[in-house]
Amino acid sequence: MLDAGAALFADRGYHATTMTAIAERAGAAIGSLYQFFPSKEALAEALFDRFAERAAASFARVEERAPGSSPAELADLMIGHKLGLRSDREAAEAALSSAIAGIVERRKPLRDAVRARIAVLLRSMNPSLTWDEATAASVMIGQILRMVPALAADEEESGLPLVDEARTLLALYIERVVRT
Amino acid sequence: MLDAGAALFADRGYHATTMTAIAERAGAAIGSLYQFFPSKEALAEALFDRFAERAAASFARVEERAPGSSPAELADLMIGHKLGLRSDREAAEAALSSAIAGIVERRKPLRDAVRARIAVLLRSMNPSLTWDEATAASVMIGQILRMVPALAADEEESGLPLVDEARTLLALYIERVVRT
Amino acid sequence: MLDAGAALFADRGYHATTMTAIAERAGAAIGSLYQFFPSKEALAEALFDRFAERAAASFARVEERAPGSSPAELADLMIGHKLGLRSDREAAEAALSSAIAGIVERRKPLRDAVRARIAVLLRSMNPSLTWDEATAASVMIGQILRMVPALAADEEESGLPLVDEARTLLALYIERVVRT
Amino acid sequence: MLDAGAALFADRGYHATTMTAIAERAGAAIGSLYQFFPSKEALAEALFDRFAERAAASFARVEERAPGSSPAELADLMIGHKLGLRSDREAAEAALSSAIAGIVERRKPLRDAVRARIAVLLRSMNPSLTWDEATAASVMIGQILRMVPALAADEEESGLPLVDEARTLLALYIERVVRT
DNA sequence: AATGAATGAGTCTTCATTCAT
DNA sequence: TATGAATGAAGACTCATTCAT
Repeated sequence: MLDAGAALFADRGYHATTMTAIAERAGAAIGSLYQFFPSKEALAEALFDRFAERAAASFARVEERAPGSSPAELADLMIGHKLGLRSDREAAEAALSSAIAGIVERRKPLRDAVRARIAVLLRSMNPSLTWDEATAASVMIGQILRMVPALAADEEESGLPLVDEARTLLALYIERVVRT
Repeated sequence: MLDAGAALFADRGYHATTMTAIAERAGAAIGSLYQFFPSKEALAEALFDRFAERAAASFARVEERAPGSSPAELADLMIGHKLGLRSDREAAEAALSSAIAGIVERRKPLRDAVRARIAVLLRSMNPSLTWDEATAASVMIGQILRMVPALAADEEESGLPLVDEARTLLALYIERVVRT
Repeated sequence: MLDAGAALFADRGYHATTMTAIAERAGAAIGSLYQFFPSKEALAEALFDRFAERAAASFARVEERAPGSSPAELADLMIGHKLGLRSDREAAEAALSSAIAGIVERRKPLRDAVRARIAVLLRSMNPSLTWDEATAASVMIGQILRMVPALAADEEESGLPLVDEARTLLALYIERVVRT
Repeated sequence: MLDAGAALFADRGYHATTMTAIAERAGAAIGSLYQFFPSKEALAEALFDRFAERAAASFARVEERAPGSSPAELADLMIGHKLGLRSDREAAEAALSSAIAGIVERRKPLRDAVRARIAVLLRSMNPSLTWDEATAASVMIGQILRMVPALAADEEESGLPLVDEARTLLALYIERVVRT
C-alpha cells in the first residue's frame, strides 16, 4: 500500500494522486486504505518516515565502510547510497514539493542529521577541520549528491558517463576538504 | 497577472493555488483572468514560457561577456545568471513538480537548448573538446548551477559562505574541462 | 450492549453515534454487536422497546397507588415516574428526533396507550368525565409531565424550585379536572 | 435556500438531511449552496439566527400589546406568538437536537433573553414579585408555551380543543403569579 | 471587454455492514 | 459463536470553468 502510494506520488505528485488511485493500485478498497492511514497526509508522512529510515540505514553502511577509505572510495560509497534510494526519494520529494505540513516539519531534522553525520565523517578523516568548515563541506557534499539521481536518469538517455563524472567531482571535492 | 500566478505557484505549489486566488492577487476578476488564459494549465505554460525567455535572455548576457573570461569569471557570470532568475524559476518548478503535461513537454527542449549553448561556450574556450565531452560537461555545469538557489537559501540561514563554495567548485570544474 | 447504546445515543444523538463506538463501550466486538442487532436501526428499536416496557412498568406502579390518592399525591406519583425514566427517555428521544422510521411508528401507539391509561385513571376519580374530556386532560397531563426533565435540568443550574412548581401546576390541573 | 434547509431539517433532522438534498430542493446546484453557506453547520447557524430574529420580533409584538392586558389576554398573545413560529422552530430544534456546536452555544443566550423579557413583563404586572419569583415563573411559562406546537398538531388529528386548554392553563398560571 | 455568480465533476473521508477465520 | 479487517456507497466540500449581464 505504501509502495502504491510511493509509485503514484513519484509519478504524478502529491495532489494529482488520488486516494482512490492508490487503493486501486494496491488492489485494496478505499476503506482499507483508510484503516491503515487515517488521511492522505498521514500516508505521505508514513512514506516520508519510511524513506528517512531507509536513508539512515543506508547511510550507516556508508559510515561502516568509511574508516580508512580514500576520498575516491568514499565518493563511491556515497553515490552508491544515493542511487540505492532513488525510488523512495522521489515519493518523499513529491510530498515535500507540495508543502505538506507534517512533512515539511520532518525535512529539516532529517537533513540536519545527515549533514551532521557527514561532518563527523569528514572530521574523522581530517581532525583539523573546524565544525563550520566540516558543516559547509557536508552541505556541499549533500548538494553534489543531489545531482546523482538526475544524472543517472540523464545517463540512461544520453549514454554519457555522467554518474562517473559526478563521482570524480565528489572525490575531488572530498580530497580538497580532507587534505586542507 | 502572470506575476500573481508566479508568486502564488512559487509559494504554495501549482495545485494548492486556485485561479480565484490568482485573480484576486492580480486585482482582477476571475472572468478577466480566463480571458487571457483559457485554463489554469495555459497560465502555467505562459508562466513557464516567460521564464524560458527570461532565462534565454539572461544567459545571452553570460555569452556576451564570456569571450576572454577566465574559468573563475565564467563561473561568476553563470552563478549570477542563476541567482537572478530565482523567483521565476520557483514558479516554473512548482508547475513542473506537479507534472503539468504542457510544461513537462517544454522542459527537455529548454534544458537541451541551455546545454547546447553551454557546450558551445566550452568549445569556444577549448576547441579540442569533442561534442560528447562538451555536452557531458554542460550537463555537469547545469547540475552544479542547480545547487545555487538551495545554497543561497541555506547561506541566509546558516551564515556559512556556501555560494562562494559553489563558485569555487564551478570554477575548478570549468578549469578542468577547459584545460584538458 | 443496550446500555452502551442508550448512553451514547443520549449523549451524542443517533447519527453521531457509531456502531463501532457502541461495541467498544460495551466491551464487545463489532461483529458480536451485529449478532444481537442486525442493524443500527434494529438496535434503536430494541432500545425504544426497552424504554416502552420500563415506562409501562413504571406507570403500573403509579396506577397501583393511585386509588384513593389526592390530586397532589397523584401529581407526585406521576412526576416521580417521569423523573425515574430520564436516562432511558433521552436515548429514545435521540432516535425519535432523528426520525428513525421503525421508531417513529412506535411512538404513537406508546403515547396513545399512556394517554388511555391516564384517562382511565381520571375517570376512576371522576366517573362523570366523558371520554373526550378525559382524553383531552390526559394529553394535557402528558404535556405537563414533558416539562419535568427540562425543569429538573434547569433546577440544577438555577437553584430555583422548578420541579415543585410543576408539581403544583399538575396538582391544580388534576384537581380542576377531577372536581368538575 | 434557507427555506429548503428549514423544511428538510424539520422533516428529517440535521444529520439525515444532505446538502445535496437542500440544494436540489432549493433548485440550485450544490456549488451555489456553498457560496452562501460555507458549511452545513453554517447553514444551520443561519437558520437558527433567522429563527432567533423572528422570535424576537414576534415577541416584541407581544410586549407591545401586553400593557393593560388581562392574564387571559396575555396568554392569548403568547400562544399566538408561539403558533406563528412553528415552522421556523422545528428546523432550529432539529439542529439543536443534533448538538451542532455553533447552535448549542446560541441556545442559552436566546432562552435567557426570552425568559428575562417574560420576567420583566410579569413584574410590570405585579411589581411585588421578586426577581427569583419572576424568573421561575418565566421558566414555567416557557414550558407551558412549549406545549403549544405539540398540542396544535394533536388537535388537528384528534379534534379535541387542546390549544384552548393550554390557553386556559396559561391564563390560570399567569393569574396566580400576578395576583400573589 | 469585464464581471462574478452559478455549475457540477471530482476529492477526501466516514461508517454501517459483511464474512472469512 | 466471536472477531475485526475489509468493503464501498454516500456525504461534505472544493474549485476550474462557463456565461448571462
